[in-house]
Amino acid sequence: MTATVDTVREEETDAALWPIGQVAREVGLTARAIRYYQEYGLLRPAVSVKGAGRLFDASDVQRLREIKRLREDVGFSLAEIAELLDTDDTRARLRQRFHGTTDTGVRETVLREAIALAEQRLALIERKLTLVAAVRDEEAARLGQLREALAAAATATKPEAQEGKGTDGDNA
Amino acid sequence: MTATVDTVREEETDAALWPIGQVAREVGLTARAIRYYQEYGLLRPAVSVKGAGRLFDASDVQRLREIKRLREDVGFSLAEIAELLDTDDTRARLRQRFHGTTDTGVRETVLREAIALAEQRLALIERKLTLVAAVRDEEAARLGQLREALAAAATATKPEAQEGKGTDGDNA
DNA sequence: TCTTGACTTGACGTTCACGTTAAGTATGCG
DNA sequence: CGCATACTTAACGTGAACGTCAAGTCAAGA
Repeated sequence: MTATVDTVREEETDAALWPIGQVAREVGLTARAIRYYQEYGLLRPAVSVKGAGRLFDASDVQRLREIKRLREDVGFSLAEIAELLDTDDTRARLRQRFHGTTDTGVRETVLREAIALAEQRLALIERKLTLVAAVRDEEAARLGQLREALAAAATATKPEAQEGKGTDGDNA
Repeated sequence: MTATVDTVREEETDAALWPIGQVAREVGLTARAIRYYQEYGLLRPAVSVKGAGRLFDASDVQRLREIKRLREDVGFSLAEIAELLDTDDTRARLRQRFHGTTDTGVRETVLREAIALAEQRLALIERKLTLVAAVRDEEAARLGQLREALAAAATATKPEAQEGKGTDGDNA
């Protein structure tokens, strides 16, 4: 729905392309960061059409969203992300090989390679997930011990009065 | 003030205090990092006994292990960790109030405060966990789509041989 | 036309989380 | 006694991931 072009009226046949500022606002990154990602190689060098600056299409925006999540949510470094998001030319090669043929055999091969890459990515993320989950479990256990201690202290204080009120804490 | 100076004997079994280098090797951090954490306020300033340098006890080592996991595994910043690991004097106050009395009523109060802190920590970590899990699910979905595409290509190639295989991805 | 606004390419500045000397101090050992 | 070893503080250096400022380009609008 955000695909409507309101800045570039000249060439209406264009697939939707946006300048950097608009993209930045849309995905919640700064223009500087986006340029940096391009320098770094996370994003394709971008097409600079005449005086319009860099223009980004929907796939660029999608990729920027991925990058942002992997940075801010997961906490991967740009180097790790570079490994995770198979480099742009890798992606391009696969696409080209896929669309450059109608041979389903070739397409299968390409798909298998893409799947292998995706599996590696998934494995890395799941590794991270289990690490965080381990810390979570540890914290939960610690909390459980505290609650046990509280329960013990409570029964020591009022050993008879544990009818009406639950002596162990709430679960929130 | 936890331990008296006299515990700095030789290699007796008494030694509940270790110098920084030993601690560093044990937990897998550099001495510099540990000093930095002390400067930063994550760790108590440490007792420096005469020529023995800083000495660390078991609770310090434990705390360093926590810090390391929160940094390297979870990816929290030192600022976040500072919030997570309630400051050292907070912890000390709670301990002192707990052990400084035999009144179970006071102890209950202290425990409830400690539990509240632990719950906040747990909530933060679980927030992180859900973020990572979301990315994981996304990647898994992408992989599922690729597998569907592969299945489609396969059936296009050899339409008769699709007996044993389901076309949808798995749910991790 | 002149101005405004969004963009460009540098280039230097900044924060974080330490690494890396430098220079000094205390202890154990031959 | 000298030397090696492990520590100390103080200060400067570093890589990552940008922030920020300068100077210029370009197209649209009052």
